[in-house]
This record gives sequence, structure tokens and C-alpha cells, in this order.
Amino acid sequence: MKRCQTTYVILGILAIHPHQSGYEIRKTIQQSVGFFWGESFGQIYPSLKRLTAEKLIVPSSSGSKARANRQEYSITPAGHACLQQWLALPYRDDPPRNQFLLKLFFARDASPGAAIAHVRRFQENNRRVLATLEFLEPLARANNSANPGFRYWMLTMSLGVAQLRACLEWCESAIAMLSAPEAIPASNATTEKSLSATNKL
Amino acid sequence: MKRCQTTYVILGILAIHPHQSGYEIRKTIQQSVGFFWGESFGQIYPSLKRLTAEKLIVPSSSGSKARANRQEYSITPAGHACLQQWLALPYRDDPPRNQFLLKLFFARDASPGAAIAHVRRFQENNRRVLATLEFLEPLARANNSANPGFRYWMLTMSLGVAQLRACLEWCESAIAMLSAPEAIPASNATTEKSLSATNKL
DNA sequence: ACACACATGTAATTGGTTACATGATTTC
DNA sequence: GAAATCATGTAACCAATTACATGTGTGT
Repeated sequence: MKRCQTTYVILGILAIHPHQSGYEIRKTIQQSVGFFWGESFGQIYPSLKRLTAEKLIVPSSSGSKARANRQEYSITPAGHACLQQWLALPYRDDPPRNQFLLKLFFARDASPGAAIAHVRRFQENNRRVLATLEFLEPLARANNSANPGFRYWMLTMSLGVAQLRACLEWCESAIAMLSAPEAIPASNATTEKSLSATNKL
Repeated sequence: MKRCQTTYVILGILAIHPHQSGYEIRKTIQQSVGFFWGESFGQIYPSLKRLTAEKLIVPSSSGSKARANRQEYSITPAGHACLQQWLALPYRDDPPRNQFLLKLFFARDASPGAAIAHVRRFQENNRRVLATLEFLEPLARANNSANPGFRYWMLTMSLGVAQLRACLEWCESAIAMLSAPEAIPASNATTEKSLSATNKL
């Protein structure tokens, strides 16, 4: 049986946190794995129906925050087995598509300021995300450091932070490089003399 | 008029390198922007038809490598204008979906070795990509350093390398951390006493 | 003769976003 | 009573992958 990725995010979240509604599941996703994973309602609600039909989750109620509207769910043993099975499989890395890098790569065909504008935007985005991660980190640490899942959360966080820092450092040098129109970094002196016979760029 | 992303990759590639066939375009994509962008034939060929209909590219022939089969294309002034327009627009960063990080995040529900296996795979992938980038770099530098597009190619490359290095460093520490099952990094002494009342993990 | 790379395309399917539609509960 | 947030869902659309189908030219 083939299942889309949304399946496993929902199962994973419910395995950690039972008794959540579709609405809440989405919020939890945003707050925990949001910086590397997103789900839309158009994906979540149909998935909840399907997973219920497949007995991987069950409608449940925790009593407390009952609302006429709302339906919450919990993971079943079958659901947990399904999640574990998926976790044991090697992850697939889907071919990346980075529009920022694409626009930067083609920037010789753009107006002069375009490249630097893209880089600045990239820099701002990275700063913003880094700030939220660094804000979240001590809070989560205080609340969850005893939890068995904490170490894995930490690992994802630290990779995120490391990548963001690398990007921000790169932004500095990229802006510097793009601001000084003359300086082309050369590996040695002879490169200036246009060896470009068979261009690939 | 709304156009998919494939449009602009094709235009961008043909702006740099005219007289390429669909087959070649794909190859060029793999060799130049391959580490952050991919296109499939199922996307390229229909796009070429559509772009021809929209007069953004034209069927052309360079004479030399003519084949009964093959049809090559070049960008038109209209196509170039379209590309420039797109390049001037702010890039959109689509919500990332990193399956590796997702599996790592949920790893407390997996078998003990799973997390470390995922990390090792991630490490190998990063090493492989880094190796190809480092292999390509001096070649491209020698052939293209005089080219106006070279600096942008360099920028994308250096970001790629920086990110890959950051990931590889992280891999080291992640494997170390996962190999020593006891050590949970604590921010201070009191965190041990399970302050976890309101768990988020 | 065979394999491999070159070359082009279509059809089925999926995975996903976005917009739309609706309504309940809380808070100010 | 207005606004915000909580809450659920559907329909239309789209971008893209994958598998399939077919054929040509080159090198061994």
C-alpha cells in the first residue's frame, strides 16, 4: 500500500502527542518541524479520513478541550507499527529545487542590482529563521530535556542552526563580492588571459 | 500568463548556451545547476513545444551536430525579455520538505540503529556531492573565469560547498552523540530534575 | 550483432497548493 | 456586536515524476 508523506508526519506527531485535532496537528507541525516541513489543511483533513479508514488512527476525546466542532485523533498500535516501518526505511532525498540559487545562477542576464537584492532577501530570511530557532531552543530544552525524543529534536535543531549560520556567512562574502564589480577571484595570474575556448557558462 | 518553473530554467540555459536540443538542455542542467535543480524529460519536451508556440524560443540549427532525429532551439528576444522579467522578481522560497530531518526527528519511535543509519546515509550523500563540486570547480574556473556569468556560477558553488561542509561537520558530532547513548547535553544542572510539565515533544 | 548513448515524446498518476465555503467559540 | 481564532472540509488546478513507447546513430 502506497502512502503519501503526510501520512507519516501525522502518525509521527500523534505518536508524540495524542488527542490532537487536524487544526492542532498542523499547528504542532509548524512549531516543531516547521523549519524543514510544512503541511496544508487541504492535505491534512483528507489524510485524517483515510488514516481513520485504514485503522492507523482513531477518533478520540481527551475530555478537556471538547468543542462541538472539533474531532481529535490518536494513533493505534497498527499506526505505530506503520510509522516504525517507515522510519526503518532509508530516507529518500528528493531532487532539490532552489529558486534562489537558480535566479542567482542566471543573474548575468538580469539587471545589475538583481543578484544583490536576491542575496539580501536570502539573508533576511535566514536571519529570521535563525532567530526563531534560537528563541525556541532554550524553551524546549527546559521543558523537554528529560524526554526521550529530545535528543532528536536537538539534532534537527543543531543542523538547522549550522546550515543557517553557514548561509549567513556566505551572504556576507557574497554581498561583498557583488558590491565590488571588478574583483574576480582568480586561482592564478594566467587566468586573466581568457583561456575560455570551450565555454560551459 | 502563468508559467511553470521549467520555463525559466530552459530560457536561462538557452540564454547562456544556444542551439541545444531537449536532451542536451537536460544534460546541461544536470552538469551546471544539477546540485540544486532538476528537470525530467516529461517536463522538458512539452515545455519546449509550449515555449515555441509562445515565441519565446525558436527551433534552430547550428549545422554541425545535425541528426535526423534531433531538434535544437535558441532563445528569442521575447524569450530573453521574459527571462529578465522573471529574474527581477523576488525569488519565492517554497516550504522545504526534508525527509531526512523528518525521520531523524521521529527517531525515538524507530529501532535503536535507525537514526545513526540515516545520518550515515546523509553523510555519504553530502560527501559525494561535495566531491563532485570540488572536482568541477577548477575545471570550470579554467574554462570560464573570463565569462561574465562565471561569478554567479562561483557564488552558487561556494554556497553549495559551505552548506555541505556545515552538514558534514554536523554529521560528525551527530554520530558521536548518537553513539554515546547516555550523554544528553544539558544547559545547566537543574534541567536533570524533569521540569517537563507541559511537554511539546 | 549488440550495446550504449542520443533523441523525442505521451499517458497515467500523484502529491500538493490554493481558493472557496461554512460555521463555532472566545475575547475585546 | 465585531474581530480573531478555532475548526472542518471540498473542488479546481498544477507541477512534476514515472513509466511507457519508439526510433536513430556510433562504436566495438
